[in-house]
Amino acid sequence: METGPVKPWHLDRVPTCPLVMTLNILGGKWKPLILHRLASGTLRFGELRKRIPAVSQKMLTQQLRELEADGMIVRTVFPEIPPRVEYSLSSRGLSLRPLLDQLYRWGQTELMSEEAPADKSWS
Amino acid sequence: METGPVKPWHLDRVPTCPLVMTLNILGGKWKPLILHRLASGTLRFGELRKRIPAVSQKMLTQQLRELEADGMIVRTVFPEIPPRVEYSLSSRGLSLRPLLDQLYRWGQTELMSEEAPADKSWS
DNA sequence: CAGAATCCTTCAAGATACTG
DNA sequence: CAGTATCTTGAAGGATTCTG
Repeated sequence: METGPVKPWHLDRVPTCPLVMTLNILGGKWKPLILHRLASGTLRFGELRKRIPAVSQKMLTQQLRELEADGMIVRTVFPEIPPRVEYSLSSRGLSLRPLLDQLYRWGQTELMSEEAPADKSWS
Repeated sequence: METGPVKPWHLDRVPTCPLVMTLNILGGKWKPLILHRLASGTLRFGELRKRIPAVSQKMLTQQLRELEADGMIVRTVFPEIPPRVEYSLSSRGLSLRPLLDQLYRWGQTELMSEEAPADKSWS
């Protein structure tokens, strides 16, 4: 009913610098993480949670709704019992895969030069 | 002395996914913006404020300190009166210029396809 | 000019309980 | 399973004042 969907810490909705607009969409605390996880393929709600352990269920739901509203992801509800909901990247969401990869790699090369952990439970 | 400098909304300091580590550094509300502005060259505190109108003086100071602590920018104080402080990207900061450019361009191509504003007061 | 220090308000987000 | 609904609070962040 659009009663004011929390709107976390968006800077502005008025068109400004393209970078600001990008950050309005990607700037959410968990959004890049969510998008990156989904970049590997469709995931159910519960699976997504497991891949981002630190996020609460409430936050995850909220961020997913915002990403959906911004056209970054697609939410598919299967009318089953128990319910099943799958999330995947939209075409727009897919368009920033290279960006997410670059973010990932920057952290790799610039922040983890040494200290390569044996397990790669995330990736 | 690392007494706990506010530490805004970092996810974790323990090494996790490279993307998480990257977001710990870049994830601040204004940080990508600051870094992008500095990517064009050294700026004084006041100049930086003018280029990010929505940020308060307090927030700008805070974010700059964090970026400095993370080795992304260099803060140079000139012992003059009135004081002058200049900020510029460190070598590490420079290393993510392509990333910032890509963020900027994604917003341009994906969010501003039509509706190209005549003035480009930001850029 | 470039902040530091206070005070104060809002709100992001955790915890918990409930539901189709 | 995948949420919604409430309640509560820590802290993000604004406004203002003071200073080297």
